[in-house]
Amino acid sequence: MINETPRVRFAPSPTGYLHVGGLRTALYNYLFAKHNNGTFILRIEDTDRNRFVEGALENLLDTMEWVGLVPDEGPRQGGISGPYIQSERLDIYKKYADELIESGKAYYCFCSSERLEELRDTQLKAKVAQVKYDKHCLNLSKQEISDRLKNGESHVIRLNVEPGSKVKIKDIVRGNVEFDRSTIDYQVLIKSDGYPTYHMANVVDDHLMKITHVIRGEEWLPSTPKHVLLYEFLNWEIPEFAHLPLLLNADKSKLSKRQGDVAVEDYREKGYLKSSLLNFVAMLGWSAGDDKEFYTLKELIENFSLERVQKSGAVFNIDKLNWLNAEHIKNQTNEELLPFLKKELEKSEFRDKTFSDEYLLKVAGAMKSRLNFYGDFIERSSYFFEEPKTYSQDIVDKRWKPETPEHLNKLISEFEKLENPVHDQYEISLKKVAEELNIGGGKLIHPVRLAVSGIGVGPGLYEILEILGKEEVIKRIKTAIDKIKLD
RNA sequence: GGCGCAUUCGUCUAGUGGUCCAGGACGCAGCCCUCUCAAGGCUGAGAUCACGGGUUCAAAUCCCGUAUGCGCUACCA
Repeated sequence: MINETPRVRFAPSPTGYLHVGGLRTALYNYLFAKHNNGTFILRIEDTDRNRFVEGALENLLDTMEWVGLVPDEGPRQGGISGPYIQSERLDIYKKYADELIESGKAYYCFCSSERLEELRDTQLKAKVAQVKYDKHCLNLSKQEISDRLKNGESHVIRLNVEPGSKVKIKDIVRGNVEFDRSTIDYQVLIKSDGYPTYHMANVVDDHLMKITHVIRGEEWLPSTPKHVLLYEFLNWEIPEFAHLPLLLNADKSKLSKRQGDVAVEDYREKGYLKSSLLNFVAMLGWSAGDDKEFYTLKELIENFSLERVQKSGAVFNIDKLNWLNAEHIKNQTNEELLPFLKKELEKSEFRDKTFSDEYLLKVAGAMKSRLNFYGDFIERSSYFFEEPKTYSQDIVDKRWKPETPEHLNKLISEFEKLENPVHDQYEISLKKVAEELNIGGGKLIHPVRLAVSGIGVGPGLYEILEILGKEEVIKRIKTAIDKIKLD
């Protein structure tokens, strides 16, 4: 076991989108596998036909690939222990269920859902310590069972839990956890439609796929004793368990759709980077023990260990994600930024205009430290793509004085003398004009910014001028003089 | 109700018996830089380490209780 390279799996059910909690689980599995030179497997748990969602599987697979958590074995890449979709493995579960029945560790149950409901109600009313199935069908004779089976009566297969010693679980993040056998319900293993329940399918598959470490959300901890019993009954080696703390809403309940975006597709759509999403989600429940917070995937792989995952749940704090996303954007080179900015342009009203890479690279550099998401980009820098259509009234009121047009005309004639000016030349010219007029630089800078961008915020003025170019700058100043009229 | 897990600034966390009257980050406030907005730098407010008992010369750190929160309790996963 010690020298065995680990095999781990992320086993989502395809509900239509990838939940960020699922992303975190997938990431930890991935990091653990890659850190230890192991294998990361993706298995689809689609055994609930009532929750079948058209297209959900493809979407899930696409999203996993987008974030970069590409499995070594899975529905798309195949592998030595496929198929990796549970609905394609029905006969396998049936085989082991039969085996359990054979050995008396499971039994057929013909109880109707009505009877089950009634049973629950009476137990609830009687305030019994614990509500669970009454083993009614355990006492059926062999003859009766085969008769009813032959008649095609609807039935399930249940786990037969008998009194005995406590079920002990060794969990890498939580230590030892014990459960009394009497508290374990007689879980349905195979449903009446022939599909297995999660409990049956996950144990059978984890064994057959040679999973060494089961890394999953804490919500599975209470049902782990059922799984351990199944391993025992089937005489299989029990894998290691690591139950991850939950991701929480601001009110500390389990992270849910009701309280904000929960699908990684949503974040992708908003222009979050996969690198910051991964970085953020990794830090919810794990830390290397130092103060480092900015990680690349590669660094996460290098440093990750299950022993350092936190025990308690973590609130999904969007403010911190936003900060981290801005950090990741700033950390990108202009060249890395370029394709994303092009994509934003493509989505914008400027999609029909063309701009050179050289130009866009400069815009990227200027805007980099002013973005929270790629989605902010166009909105905050539209003046690089078209001349201002309007001028912010607040800024006009504050910065545009009766004498401003005259000053700007003087500036224009100074700018006109320049040849291929860059940053510094604009500055020198402007300072010179200000001096001649005996005014502060701000008296020119702010109106020019307004004239050229229509707004009062953005990169340094000279940087904007350099990017826009002399002709455009002069044209825009003239237009502004023409259009901005004071009452 | 039963079973289980958890509990350090608002939030994410560091801390594994003395260096912690608890460190970092986000957010918040202020200052600096400055042509604006960001970024960056600095400073500050913010945690009697859930509470109560032990153990120990010494506890956020070990033990036991209590409280609170959360999860599970389906022929859902």
